[in-house]
Amino acid sequence: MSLDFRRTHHCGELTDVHIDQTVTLCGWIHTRRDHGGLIFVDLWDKHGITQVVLNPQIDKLAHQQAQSLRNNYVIGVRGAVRPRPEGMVNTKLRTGQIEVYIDDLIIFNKTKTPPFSPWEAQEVSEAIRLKHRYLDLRSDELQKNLHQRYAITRVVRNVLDRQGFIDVETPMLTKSTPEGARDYLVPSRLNPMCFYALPQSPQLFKQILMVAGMDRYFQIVKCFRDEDLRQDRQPEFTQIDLEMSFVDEGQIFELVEELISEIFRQVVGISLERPFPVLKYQEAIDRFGSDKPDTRFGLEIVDVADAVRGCDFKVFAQVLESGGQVRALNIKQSTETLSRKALDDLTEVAKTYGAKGMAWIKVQPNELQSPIIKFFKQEMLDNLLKKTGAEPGDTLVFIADTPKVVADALANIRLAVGRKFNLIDESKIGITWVTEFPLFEHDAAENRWAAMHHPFTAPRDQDLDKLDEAHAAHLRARAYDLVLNGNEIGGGSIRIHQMEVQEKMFQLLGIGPEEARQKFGFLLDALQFGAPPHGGIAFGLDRIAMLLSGAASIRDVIAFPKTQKATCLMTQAPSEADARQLKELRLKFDLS
RNA sequence: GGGGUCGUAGUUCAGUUGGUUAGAACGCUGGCCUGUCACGUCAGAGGUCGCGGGUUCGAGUCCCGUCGGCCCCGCCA
Repeated sequence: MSLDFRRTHHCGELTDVHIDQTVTLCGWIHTRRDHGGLIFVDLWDKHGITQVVLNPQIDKLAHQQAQSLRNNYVIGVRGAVRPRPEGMVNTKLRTGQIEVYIDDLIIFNKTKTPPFSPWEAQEVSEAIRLKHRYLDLRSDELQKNLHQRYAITRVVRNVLDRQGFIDVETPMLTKSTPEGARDYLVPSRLNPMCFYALPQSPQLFKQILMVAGMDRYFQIVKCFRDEDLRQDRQPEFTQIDLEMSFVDEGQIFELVEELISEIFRQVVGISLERPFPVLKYQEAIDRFGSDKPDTRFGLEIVDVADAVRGCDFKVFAQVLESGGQVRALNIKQSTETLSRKALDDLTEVAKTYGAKGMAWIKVQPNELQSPIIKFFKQEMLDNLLKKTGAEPGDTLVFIADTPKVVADALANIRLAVGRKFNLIDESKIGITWVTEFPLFEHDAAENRWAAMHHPFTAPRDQDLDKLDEAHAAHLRARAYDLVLNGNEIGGGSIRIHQMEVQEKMFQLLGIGPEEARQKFGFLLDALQFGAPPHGGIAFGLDRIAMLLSGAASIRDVIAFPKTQKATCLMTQAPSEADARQLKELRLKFDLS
């Protein structure tokens, strides 16, 4: 680039204090307005927009050149900063008090007509925007999101550095592990028939770094999981990962609360109340039906089993007989607004999560209106109203099923109602810890126990001697999640630091000694060579960035995200490998 | 693996009960224009109606299949 056009300022900073200075600006043409005799160009860079003026009376040649300029051209301009004439100040621009009279101009690059302009108000389909991501990334929204994402990681590095953490990189080419998500596999040319796996998280390495005496480790690191995508899930995503030695939950909470509070304070100017509230897992499930409850509104779940036990409504009776639950939500003052259609919609929500149906009672001023009312004795109904605190105008909705279905269905009905009736105060921050997770969950399909968090999570001390099949259902883990506005933004645990415990854990998970040795030998070895007590947590950076920026999708805070089919529309990845590569890797396809 | 939804000009959309030459806005190209900032104004170009098959005298429209985007269930320790 010609030194003549080395920038003196960027496009967002010139104000009346710069008047009469000669400046050089570079950027993209945001808008060109050609008045024939006079040409205005709004020059854009990521800092802002400056209006430059090409006037043949100032410089005939520059004005002539400017006639060939088009939107999105990349140019450099030089000229004098002048105040705008009386009445011509543009209050919408930070630089609106001034304009630059150009006497020299260079076109660095022309452009094909772009499929869309990053600055036009019209919404463009995401597929087109993803294909031309470099254009979309020029938009105000994505610029803001990526800058804000960087602001978050900067705070993380500063806070953790201050707290004595060091950033240690861990391998991307590593070992496939059983359990958890599907791995992305990478074939090894030097070791035919062998594969690396991309890390689902640096979990084991960070534990081993604790054995290595690193004391406090963190990393902002890519993780890979070959599972189906969602609005808040990408196959490669970024964790803020950290681990500490010689700590318990309390110390980790304290550190994390400082970290999260600093992020909120510095990035969005919100100060959070500390300490953060703590919900036990079971309480979260009972009250909200979810282990990631949105605590910004009430509408809590009520157990009505006692009130309806013995009723003639077969659905309820049978569910209770077979050990299930009957639970309800009281939707306050909704008999008018909750139409038949709206109730049907809520029933559909319930069915999505496995419920067979949804019963309801509208509490009208002088009567109860419901298809199921006839199955209940008056005493039961009185009890029901009392338990749910129902008053005239309220609607009760019921789900009767297994505990899991009841929780899932009511949790999602609750969210749907919360949105429908605007019960969610968007100005609030609903942040909470969820603790005391079950250690195991039962995998019905394979009829075995699986680790709810991961197999390296420590049981509570009082459960250490109960690590067997008989107790498995009741054991609880020293695990914790951090939940923000109904989203899980982080999770972690105190880890097992003794080999005997880890071996028992594997055994209960159905991982035999041989398999454990083969898959996790290195961890078991490390645990025998002086592993300190340790624990940590990992946060979903993308999710945090999404929530803080108000983005609709995790894709909007990732520079080059993938589609729901895990492809990149810009690079066309993944794509077929050529025959030579496959031969070197000794790979052949079985297309049967 | 399953459910939903969308696909028409570069872009965003409209397109009636299946009917003859598929429209609008923005963008683009050219002309005019010295105070615009979503400049204005006049003119113009621009279509594999995602793709394939079927029904029909006739398909953007109906049917089947398929590809792709998005949302959801399952899955995601």
